[in-house]
Amino acid sequence: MAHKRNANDVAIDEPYLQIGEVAERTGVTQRTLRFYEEKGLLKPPTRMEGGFRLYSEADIQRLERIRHLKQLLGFPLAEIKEMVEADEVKMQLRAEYRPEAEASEKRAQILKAIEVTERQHELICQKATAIADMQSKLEERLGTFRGWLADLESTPKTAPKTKANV
Amino acid sequence: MAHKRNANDVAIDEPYLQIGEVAERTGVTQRTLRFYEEKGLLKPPTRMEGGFRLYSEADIQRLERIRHLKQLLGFPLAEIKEMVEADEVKMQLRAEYRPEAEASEKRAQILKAIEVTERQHELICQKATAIADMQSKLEERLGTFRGWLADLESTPKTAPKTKANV
DNA sequence: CCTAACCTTGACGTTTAGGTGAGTTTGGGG
DNA sequence: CCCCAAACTCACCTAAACGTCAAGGTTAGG
Repeated sequence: MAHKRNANDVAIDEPYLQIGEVAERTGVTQRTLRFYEEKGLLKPPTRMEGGFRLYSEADIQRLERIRHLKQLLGFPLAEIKEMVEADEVKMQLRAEYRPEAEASEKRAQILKAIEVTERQHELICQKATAIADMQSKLEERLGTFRGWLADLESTPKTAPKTKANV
Repeated sequence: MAHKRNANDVAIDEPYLQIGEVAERTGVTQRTLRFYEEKGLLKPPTRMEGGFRLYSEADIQRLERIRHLKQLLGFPLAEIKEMVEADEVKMQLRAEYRPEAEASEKRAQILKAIEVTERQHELICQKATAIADMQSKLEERLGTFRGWLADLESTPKTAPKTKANV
């Protein structure tokens, strides 16, 4: 039998990666990958006959979205999961858009997708304004400090002792 | 003796709050307040003779800055602590700016403050661009979905048995 | 002075997000 | 066919960030 990597009916030379490669490539540990799978954040990847995990490009992209969201929003994994799942729904919609199925059903699906997306969007917007706020505050502060510094540098009495300049 | 709330030398009618009131008012638990104090995030507040904590307005503001940073950045408390401490240093600088002390020493302090602020600023900027990125992506998606929806709405309605469109 | 409501300090429990082996299988080059 | 690196599955451990009693001390109103 074929003892080349082959998950039942997966084309043998598709770029599937084993867990170690994925870990190395994405910077997460193998434990994290298994953990995310266990928690439902990553869907169970295909396996070789022996049970070795085989990750597809899509799996890796999903992982990277997770990492991105996590580090960006700092939410617990449970919420990240919801967001990624919502994303997945949208992807799915996108994929099966072409076929002209029941129009009303599709309408409902799209409405759902819009609703979900809007929720995410609003959340992000809040974050964005809060961040922008803080950003401008910091900039203002920097301006103040630089102003003070300029004051100090420009006052003639920079050297009360015998030092003219530095 | 006075059995009115009075922390040694604190004016009796300054708006000092007990831990329960602070908790209620800010939405954090008493445990969290004590925990933050223990961790050095909040400096030990004044106490009544009996040992009851009395929080000043400044304490509460500091707490709220902590909450804000935490929920905004999602960093571990240790890092939040550093940021808040840095903030505190800046505040201090700001307060004692007036007195014309050693110019060179002040220069050094201001430089320090600028450095710290710049680090924070850069960090925030990174977050900001990442968030903006995600924001625009979501908006694009929303646009796409709304477009599809419009397509559906405008097609010869409710008679899609045979494909009349596309 | 009494008492209900509030606070204090422990100390132990919980959840989240993984880390760290141990012992066992699997993969595939030689 | 053999072998070692790489994976697999438990199982237990940790650190962070609180939650939750328990046993007692404090405050202030009556």
